Amino acid sequence: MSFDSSRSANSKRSFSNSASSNPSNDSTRTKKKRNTNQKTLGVAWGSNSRSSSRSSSRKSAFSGFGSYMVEKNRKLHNQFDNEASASSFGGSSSAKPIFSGVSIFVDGFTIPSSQELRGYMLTYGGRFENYFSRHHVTHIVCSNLSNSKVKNLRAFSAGLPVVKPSWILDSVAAGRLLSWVLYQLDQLASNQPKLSAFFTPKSSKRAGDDFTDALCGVEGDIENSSRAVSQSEETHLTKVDNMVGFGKQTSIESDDILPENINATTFEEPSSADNCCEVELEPVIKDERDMHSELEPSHQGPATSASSHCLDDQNSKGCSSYTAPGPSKQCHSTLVDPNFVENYFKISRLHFIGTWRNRYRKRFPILSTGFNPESSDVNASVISGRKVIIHVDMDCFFVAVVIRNYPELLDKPVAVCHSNNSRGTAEISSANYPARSYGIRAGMFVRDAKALCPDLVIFPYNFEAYEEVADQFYGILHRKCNKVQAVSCDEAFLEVTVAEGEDPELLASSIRKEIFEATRCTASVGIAGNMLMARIATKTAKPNGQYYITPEMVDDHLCQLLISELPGIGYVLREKLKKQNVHTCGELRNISKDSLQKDFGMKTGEMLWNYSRGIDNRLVGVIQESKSIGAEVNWGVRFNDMKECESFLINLCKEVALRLHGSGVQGRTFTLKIKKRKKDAEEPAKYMGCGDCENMSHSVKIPLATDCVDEIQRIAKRLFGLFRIDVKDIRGVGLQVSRLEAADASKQGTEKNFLKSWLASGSTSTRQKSSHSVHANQNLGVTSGQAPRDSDGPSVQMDGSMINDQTSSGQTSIPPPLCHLDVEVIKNLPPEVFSELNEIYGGKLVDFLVKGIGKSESPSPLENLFLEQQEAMNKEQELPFPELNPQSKIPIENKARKHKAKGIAASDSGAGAHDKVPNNSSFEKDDLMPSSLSQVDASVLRQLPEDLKSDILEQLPEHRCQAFCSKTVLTPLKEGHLESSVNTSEHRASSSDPVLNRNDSLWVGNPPCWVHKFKVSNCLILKKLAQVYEKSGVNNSLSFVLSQSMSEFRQLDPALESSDETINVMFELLKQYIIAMIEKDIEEVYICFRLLRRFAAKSQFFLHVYDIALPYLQAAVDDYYGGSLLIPAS
DNA sequence: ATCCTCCCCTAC
DNA sequence: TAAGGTAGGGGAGGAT
Ligand SMILES: Nc1ccn([C@H]2C[C@H](O)[C@@H](COP(=O)(O)OP(=O)(O)OP(=O)(O)O)O2)c(=O)n1
Ligand SMILES: [Mg+2]
Ligand SMILES: [Mg+2]
Repeated sequence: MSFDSSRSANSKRSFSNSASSNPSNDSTRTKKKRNTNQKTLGVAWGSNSRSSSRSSSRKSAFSGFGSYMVEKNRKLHNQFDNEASASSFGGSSSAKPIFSGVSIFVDGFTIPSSQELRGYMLTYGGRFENYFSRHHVTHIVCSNLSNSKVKNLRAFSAGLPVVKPSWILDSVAAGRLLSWVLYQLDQLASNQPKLSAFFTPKSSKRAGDDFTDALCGVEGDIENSSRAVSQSEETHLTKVDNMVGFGKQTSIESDDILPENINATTFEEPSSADNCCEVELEPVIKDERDMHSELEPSHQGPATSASSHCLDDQNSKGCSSYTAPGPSKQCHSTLVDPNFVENYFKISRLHFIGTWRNRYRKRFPILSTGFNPESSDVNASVISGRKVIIHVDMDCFFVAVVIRNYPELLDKPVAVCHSNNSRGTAEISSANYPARSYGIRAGMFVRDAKALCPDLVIFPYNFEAYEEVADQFYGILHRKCNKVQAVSCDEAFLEVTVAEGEDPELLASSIRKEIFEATRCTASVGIAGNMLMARIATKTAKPNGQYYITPEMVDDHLCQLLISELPGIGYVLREKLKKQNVHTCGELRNISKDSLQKDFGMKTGEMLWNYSRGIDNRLVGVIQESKSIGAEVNWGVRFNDMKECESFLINLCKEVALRLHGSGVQGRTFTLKIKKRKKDAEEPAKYMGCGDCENMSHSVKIPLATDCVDEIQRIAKRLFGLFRIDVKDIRGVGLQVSRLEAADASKQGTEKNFLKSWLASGSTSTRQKSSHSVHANQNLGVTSGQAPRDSDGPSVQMDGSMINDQTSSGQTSIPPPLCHLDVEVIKNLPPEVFSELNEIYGGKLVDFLVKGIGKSESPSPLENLFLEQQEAMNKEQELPFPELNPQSKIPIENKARKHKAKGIAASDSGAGAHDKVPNNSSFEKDDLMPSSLSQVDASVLRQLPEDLKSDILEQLPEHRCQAFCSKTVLTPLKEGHLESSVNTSEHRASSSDPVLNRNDSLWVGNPPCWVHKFKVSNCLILKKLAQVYEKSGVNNSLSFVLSQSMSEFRQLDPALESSDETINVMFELLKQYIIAMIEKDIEEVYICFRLLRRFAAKSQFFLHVYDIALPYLQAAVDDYYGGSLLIPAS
């Protein structure tokens, strides 16, 4: 049944052949497009929370201030310092100064709020500037912006990095300052306004494109040009087409929280209403042009146009099916696009979800700085209640997000897919439940899906929206519970401890409710005693439900459950078990554990045995540090010659290096994976797919971890050289890095360049010679699987070209062999240069030196040479550059031990024993400590005395601490750490102001007091504000609440709302806000008043409020700054 | 036994 | 046309 074959388990079988021999697609207009020059490779990396169009441009507001700002800034600095020194919430001030030297200015609305970001900076040793100053600010933090804002910001930023808030979050999560490069705002990172590289070109504007453009401008990267279209023509096609214009969809999304304004009455209504909202908000954004074009109805062509997306411009030419001999022109292969790697990762859904998974796994668990003694939840849970696991998963996530504004489609079959071609092999990413009733599943080819259901409506991806919803999703989960383990961007486990009378279902429903209110997408929840059963319960709960499997229900529930429903049982295991006549868990239980372990291995056998009984001992939140980082591409990979292949490889290395850098780690083991078309494999069923392939891999272990792109490229090329393969057979390439270590700040300095030039100038001359011997010996070696045997085919010429390639291209970057180095010179290098050189030599230099010294004071040149050569020979295999030893595959550890045996080494690591190496004081520590938390028993650790515990943890590399930092929440609905801590600092800041200490301070508490009061108010507007605040999750700024409320207010009858009392209440709220914020964040106040002014144009209520609040504001501003604020009329 | 590496399998 | 990535778990089998 499953059509999704061709993937994973078996790339061999393809139920859906019918090869696309004839590309007779519907009239695809190949719009030409501009390539973005985006430097960052993986788009999902580093990109994060979007605030869409809410951000407003602020800078020009302070005309009146002038010189006051200087003094003001000075004052704020002092204040900040005081706070910083007095702070470190959580007591022990063990927070690492991650952001030392970093000083951020937050521009516009962000998620998380500027206050939260401020909290992070404060806690982790950074600075937070309330006002922009070129002298103090080092980074501008900003969410996505409108085009015009980008322009302003570009000038405004004065060349400073403009980064996304996730840079802060991820750095905190990683426990170190990550490179901001990956977090650059997309719009600023390149000349292109967006990386919506796929889909329509912005340059060629038609009416429809304007439409698209506007959206991109507002929201950022939104893929639009294709639109949802039902295959079933005519009948409701027009209808659907009308209402599913992508512009509407995305524009609404930028407004995001507007639950009930979607009345399904007509197709025009909701969209036009939303557009109005957008337009209203727009002036603050200052980008008129973009907006009104959006208002134009999208009279887009029907179905055919859905396929107009196209990645690169060149490829519009002929698309002959496959590699005919000669200059074959594949459409979207590596053949055509020199930036294939880069572009590919902007579009690949699997890349996105893979990357997001990682992000959410890492981001949150560490918000509190340490280990609060009272958080010994282990004991607490034993005493006060039972542990319950809650599994939350969004319903048909990708579909749900993109059809939020099309309630008419809720009961129609809808799927998300790159293509709407009903004969195409694009994969369905997600299908909603109506579609599933036709048998449509994720991973299916769209043609098969259409065959099952011709009426299927296809939407394109909206990765930004997924990201935004996922952020909201996790924001909510982390507020509800502080023991959260992310599974993917739409799915997580929570662990809670439930006291006697409590009902976890209440927590579950409150979570679901909040998720829906914040995202307008439904989530389902499974509850049970362990992760296994909770996840199984979710399946029952779906869609949009929840289900609690109590311990008594477990047996019954499992008994007739199909084994393929068990997580961990996929195609292969299911088939194997089927052969044993096992289909249900009940049947599985009849097999003894011994038998299972014999058939499937120890662990797998036990897993099967346990799972069939509902047993699962995994713990929530014990995810350890990441073990590997890699990148691979197995689609569209076609090479004609070595040059193309190498260029691809180089780009892949860049990508990997970037990811290493982005994660602040370096690696010691590099594995190159190649997919090679199988001997008699027919053309893949999937267009540009890899088809039936043989997987091959080679790996190399280097003694000293690296993240240097040049070095990685050298390594990769060398590894590639081990494959004897005709490049024309290559269908996929991947590079993986493992044995990760935290990048040492000391060694990623800029001195590297210095050394590089030294190397390049100094000693390249002798190199050539030795590289000859490399080829002579070159063969296999390292650790190779089937390498020597595979295909030994007649790839002679190409083989040679590779080798040549290596030697020639490596010329500048490959250092001379050790044996050509002069010991004395090396010895006398400045320490940092030595260290760097040593790194380039993969740590070998140290051995070289140690050996020489150990042998004799001044070895004779001859002796020296001998030793060196021997050394070189012994070590070749583990190093990236030296020749490979054909027969002996001596792992690096061997060698280390050998050294040790000679009494030279003290350390066990391959880099070994180098007391001489400068700046590696961390070495010994690292080596004495467990290399990773995975080797530490968490429960043991938790029970240690507090001081001992922190001692241990301090010894561990920072990025390994995460697993231990989560805590159990004793009762549901407690606030998370982040929020309380941020709030604390805020209170401290404002408590100096006597006015706020009044009993009825509206901004005290979390959520602030006013939320409670307003919630029960008779005034709809006040009530709305409270609701929006609650929905908005982590954000607690008034401007955010106001901007979010804007669309809501449209529905209220303006006349009804003005009672004197409510006006006064609102005024009081503003007044207190002004008092609290005027010093700290005048811009925030400014934004609020701009929004108010806009409201005032529509609403009597707000007009009154504005009228009385504005004088107050100006008085306060005058008081503080001696000027006045100019609040422009939108 | 315990450690490698080279895979395969699984999930999203 | 179409974007089949990513990372961890674990088994087989070889080297210690
Ligand atoms: N083969 C797959 C599986 C998933 N996804 C993406 C799209 C999904 O929306 C998202 C989440 O995966 P889920 O397994 O949670 O599936 P859905 O959320 O779509 O549906 P469900 O309601 O079953 O959770 O991941 C994908 O692109 N390709
Ligand atoms: Mg889901
Ligand atoms: Mg999921």
